[in-house]
Amino acid sequence: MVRQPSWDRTCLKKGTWSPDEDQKLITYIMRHGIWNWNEMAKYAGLSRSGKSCRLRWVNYLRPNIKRGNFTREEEETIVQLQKMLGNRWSAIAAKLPQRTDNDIKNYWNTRLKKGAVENNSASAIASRSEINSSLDAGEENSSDADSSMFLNNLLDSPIPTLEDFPLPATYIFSPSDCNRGAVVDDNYTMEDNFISSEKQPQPMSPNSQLWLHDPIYVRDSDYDPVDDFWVNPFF
DNA sequence: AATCGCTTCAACCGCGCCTAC
DNA sequence: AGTAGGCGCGGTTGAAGCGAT
Repeated sequence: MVRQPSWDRTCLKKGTWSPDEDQKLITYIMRHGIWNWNEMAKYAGLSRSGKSCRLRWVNYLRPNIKRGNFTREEEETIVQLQKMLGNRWSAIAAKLPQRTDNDIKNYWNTRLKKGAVENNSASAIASRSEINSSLDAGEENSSDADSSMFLNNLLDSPIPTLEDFPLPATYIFSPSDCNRGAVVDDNYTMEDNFISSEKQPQPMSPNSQLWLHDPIYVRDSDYDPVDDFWVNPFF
């Protein structure tokens, strides 16, 4: 039932993504959006499973991903939310929309968890805050009360919308700059490494007006406007 | 310079949920 | 109602990087 089609299991590449593969996936999504990961992978010319493509996009290639060091506030948020929610990384990531759940999970497992187990989480924060504040003398230390207030504000705050993450009209995504977030790369065009649409079967028309106005994955029960942004960041 | 051990993090795996048929 | 396909989530793995010896 959960098993993938045999084609996926026998013919698909695994392991680290090459820059060329990144570029193919980005190019395809820029042109057609996200509609069916398994089919998209084939049409984009990728010998990857849909799951692999989705993971690569969500965790690495999508726009506005913040990478690099976590700030003290982010760290406090993660610790507090983990205390409240447990290992529900996607829920925690929802409050840090520029961080991926995988990033948060890794960060927790490799850095915060140790401190949280050894001491309690508050003292872990304090000790790490000292380190961070020594690195960033411009910020002041926060007390537990401040931390609690911050968390309450966070939980009460609305989830960001598209307008909170504006993209320039000339926004072009370059695989080589993925780690640094949004950039404009004049040398990169969407046509690079792209399979001609004439050669592709079109089980549906991703460029149709229907697609543009009716994004998939939107569920009535838990519709979140920020999802629109992540699904269709370029439209 | 070579080796070892530790850390980090990208990627995979398996499972469960949701939806369409 | 049952089944299949697709997606999302959390746990885990393994390669790469880096410092210590």
